[in-house]
Amino acid sequence: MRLVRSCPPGLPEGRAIPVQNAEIAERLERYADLLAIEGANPFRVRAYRNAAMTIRSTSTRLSELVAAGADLSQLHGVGSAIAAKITEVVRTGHLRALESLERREGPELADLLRIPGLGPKRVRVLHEQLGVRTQGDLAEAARAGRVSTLPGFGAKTESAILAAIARGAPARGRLLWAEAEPVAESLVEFLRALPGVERAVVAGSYRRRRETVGDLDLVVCCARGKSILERFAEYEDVSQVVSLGSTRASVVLRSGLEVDLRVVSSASFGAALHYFTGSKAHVVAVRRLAVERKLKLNEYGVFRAGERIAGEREADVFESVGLAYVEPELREDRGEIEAAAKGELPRLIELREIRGDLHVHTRASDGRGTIEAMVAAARARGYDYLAISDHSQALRVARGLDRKRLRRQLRAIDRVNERFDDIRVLKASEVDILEDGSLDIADDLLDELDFCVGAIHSHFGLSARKQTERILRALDHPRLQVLAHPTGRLIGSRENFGVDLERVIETAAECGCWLELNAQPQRLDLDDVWVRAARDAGAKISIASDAHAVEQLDFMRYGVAQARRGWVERRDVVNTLGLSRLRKAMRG
DNA sequence: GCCGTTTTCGGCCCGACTGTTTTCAGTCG
Repeated sequence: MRLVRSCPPGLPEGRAIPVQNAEIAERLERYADLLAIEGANPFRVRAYRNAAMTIRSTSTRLSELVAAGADLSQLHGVGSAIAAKITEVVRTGHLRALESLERREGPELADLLRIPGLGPKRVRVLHEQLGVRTQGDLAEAARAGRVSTLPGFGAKTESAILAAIARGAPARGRLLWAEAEPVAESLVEFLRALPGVERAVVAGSYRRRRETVGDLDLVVCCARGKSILERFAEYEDVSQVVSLGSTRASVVLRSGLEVDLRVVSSASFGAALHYFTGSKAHVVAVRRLAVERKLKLNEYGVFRAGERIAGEREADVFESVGLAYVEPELREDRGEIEAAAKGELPRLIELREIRGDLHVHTRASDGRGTIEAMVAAARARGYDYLAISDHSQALRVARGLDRKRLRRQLRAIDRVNERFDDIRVLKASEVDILEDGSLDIADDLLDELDFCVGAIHSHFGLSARKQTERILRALDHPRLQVLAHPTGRLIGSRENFGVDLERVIETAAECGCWLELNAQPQRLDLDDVWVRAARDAGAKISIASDAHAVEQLDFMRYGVAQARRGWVERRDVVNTLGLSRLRKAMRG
């Protein structure tokens, strides 16, 4: 699909940004929720959810497609009806169909679905029979004992509802992948030590390396399932056992994290791993392929006329439906199935292909290590080069280096370089991009650096147009080699500043400026969708740890994982190049 | 409501667990 160049003309300066794809997706999901509660055709409901999912993983801003008069029904799962609704939201900011449903049923009715155990059918009964419209209404009805009198409801359900509302229903948010990692590793270690356990693997979004993880899905290969599940339910960190059956169990840890465990036989391990790795959309799409081939695919295997033809290994499951093996990071139903069918999957970048790190700090600014310590850590990781890129003077809070201190640092780097012939320390700076788009270091001093990394650390609230102009002006500077953390987002706490990233990517690709994939676990900026857009546009990517301490050099692996989710190959990443080729790849 | 190298109409992934039932609906993943 053709990318559209800029913001729609005539956009008022005060409005930060046109309707975001996420907002459109949210409204469609909300509409689907209310339709489901109304008892609409479930496939119609699913159609809205599918469209919402597509929109969330589309990097092109729909508002621009609408402005350009593009045919939205080209998007998978979007037909004429949903295209019209998207257009309405973009043009008017409203979705009349949703608003009239909300007026009729109460705007908070869909929020009841967030209570565990309540789905659309039950919410409908609560609404119709008890007039419940909000969580407050529901709590009141439950306390009065009216809920348990309804058909299909009982005393247990009633008290579970009350408990959920008391807890503050929308459970805790998602954990950063890096936060989930130690929890997942201890669990796996615990399970592997149990008698009879042959294999224990974390599946789910954790295995797909999503930047955040909502819960953990574990698959264990073991002949004696029931006893393993019971031992699992007694794991020291478990605070609540949600369910415990003969093949699966679900618990909540003291941290609030939910963990699901599934036990399977070795003949089913691959199929189970595929199923529990997801994503749901990916699995559904693969199952559809199986149906087309008159096969049945479930978590136990692939079956033809009742006979299992695959299941022990994941690769065989893919092969049985005519697909090449799809790496977990790609399993989002974002084109990987089509690519696997045609044998056109990317050969994803791997951590061992990284030759150096182009963005780290020392204690000269806000880092904790010395140049020598950072270099030693980089050598220990087998890197060929390491760029020291402390902050520039404008960033006072980080003790940014002024002219004099930067010069002193450059001389210190020279001395380090004299000592080693197995690594090159590159002279760099994470230079502030000032409000007007100029750089915080004078040109003559920039000339003394090997390259510079530009970053936005101030004036996040500029309008989309001004923010975009600011960054484009910076990209225009021939000494700017990398744009650091291009959206400025912090996962879960700060939204990206409203910038026209498509235009930034396009410009970066044209002028030979690299885009950083910042590997700090709370940044991971660019995200998977944008990193793929960058790759598709031909922009080069620098995966950088932004380490502020020696051990943070290991953040690189989070960045590599995110890059893999963005279909990135070795050739897309500049710091897979050796030193001389890296230098040749630089601008001018 | 969407979709189509079998189809423009008739499909739309599949199974486990729980609670409320007494053979199953609803929810969840």
